Amino acid sequence: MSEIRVRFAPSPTGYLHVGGLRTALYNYLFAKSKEGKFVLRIEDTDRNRYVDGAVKNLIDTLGWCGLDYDEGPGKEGRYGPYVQSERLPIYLNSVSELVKKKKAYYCFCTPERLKTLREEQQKNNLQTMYDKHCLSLSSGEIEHNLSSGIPHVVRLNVLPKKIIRVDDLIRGTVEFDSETVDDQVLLKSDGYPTYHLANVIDDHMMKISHVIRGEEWLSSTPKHVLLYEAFEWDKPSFAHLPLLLNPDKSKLSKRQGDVAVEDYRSKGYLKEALVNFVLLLGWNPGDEREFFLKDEMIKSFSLERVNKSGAVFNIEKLNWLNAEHLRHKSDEELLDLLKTDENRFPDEFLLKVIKVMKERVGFIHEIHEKGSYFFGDPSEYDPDTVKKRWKPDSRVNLEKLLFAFKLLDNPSKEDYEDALKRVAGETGSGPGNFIHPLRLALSGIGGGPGVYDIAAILGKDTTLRRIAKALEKLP
RNA sequence: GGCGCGUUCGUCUAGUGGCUUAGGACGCCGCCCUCUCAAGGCGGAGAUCACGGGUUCGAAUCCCGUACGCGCUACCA
Repeated sequence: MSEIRVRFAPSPTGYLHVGGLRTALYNYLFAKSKEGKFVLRIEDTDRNRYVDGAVKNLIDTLGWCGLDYDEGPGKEGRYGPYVQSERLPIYLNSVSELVKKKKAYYCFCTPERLKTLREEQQKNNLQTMYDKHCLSLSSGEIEHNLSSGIPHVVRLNVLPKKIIRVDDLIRGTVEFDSETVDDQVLLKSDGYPTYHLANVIDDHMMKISHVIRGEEWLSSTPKHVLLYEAFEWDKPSFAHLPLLLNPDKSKLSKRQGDVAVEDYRSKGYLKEALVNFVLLLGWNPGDEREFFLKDEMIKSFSLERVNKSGAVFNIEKLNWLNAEHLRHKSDEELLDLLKTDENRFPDEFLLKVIKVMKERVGFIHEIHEKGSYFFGDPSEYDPDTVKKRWKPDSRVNLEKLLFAFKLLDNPSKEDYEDALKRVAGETGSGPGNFIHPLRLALSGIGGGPGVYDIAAILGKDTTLRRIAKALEKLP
């Protein structure tokens, strides 16, 4: 069996869409699971939509996600170049071959004529299709038009009354009547190929074995099939992936939330979580696993288990997965991620904070928000907690703790606990009457890690200072 | 309008003719654990399997039709 080669072929319109990430992921996993190659190809044949810096951004983002390609821009292999705008001569050659074979023809129709034609067809409730007007041009007329420099395109000549079969790995055999397939433009008047042409030529020349792409391409696959046949090339296998949807089930769009991978990245989502989440949108392992790391994904993935129907991008589950991946990471890994957020505390201290905070947050940056008291004295005391926990005896209890803690020498978490329990025992009231006021004094809020942990991490000086401060500020 | 694809709890999904009183996960609710908040454990609510016809002893699962949703219908990808 020949080598498995797949490609991810985005057009550089600015950013990596999460739907694109999923397409890239499935391609990547399919390749890796079959010991094949994952190719990145840039489809920049639309000069009007070109966005500067988009290619670099795409490559960076893909890299951040951990989807490294085997061949592509900056990683030239045997079948480059991998940017379509650098392959123009190839397309031109292929097109003239097609014209020679009469599989394609020149068309000199003006945009105005095409527009009128389309409007006419719409008015009469007909299919909007090109009427093959230029197919009947004599070779003399064509020569004349060409030499006079009249703008022209090249169109695919679709023969009528044919059934075109597309074998799709996910959807089975899909049939199209050639009468419903338009004479697609292959080469635009600016000399650039359309997607349909470039995609077929490149997939063939780059020896792509499986075309795995979004469902929006299924309808134009018959055109591609016709092209493979016109060139007399073997067809790759096709697999059309279901779409990603907005909560209202329309195609995932910018209007209803974030669609760019970099949006999620900047919001603090872990790449592992995003990738894991997107994996599950349209695929499942057949058992009940949901938490996946890359190696496990590669081992488990198969195209056979990809769904047919669209999936709503549901942020709640992504949040849960983010927390799962967060807890799965070691304290040291988390430290690296936390330190990028300009935190100037010593590693040893941060590690302690991470240890007690990591199962209480959904995002790394929440360590700063929910654990702000680790990085500075509380500026205020949460009114609800004060109301609930600051009882008539709290003041005197805190005073006793302050006195007892002062006597401790370089106290550990256990030392604080022993001291508190001893004082509570002597006072004859439950430890809770000491614990809650102490927590309020140290953190300013009602929740968080165990108080003894907080006190030990903060250290004796800070602990004493905050108790004294609370005694000063609370009634 | 034409062509194509799809339709199981709110969401992601399991299910490929009897094992299904349709299973799991997220979210939601409750209980347990507990100094609090989380995490974790346990439990609960939540799907007439879009609808209507068939086929069959038996259908979420096979067939036909309808509805709805989505995609394509560009010299965009």
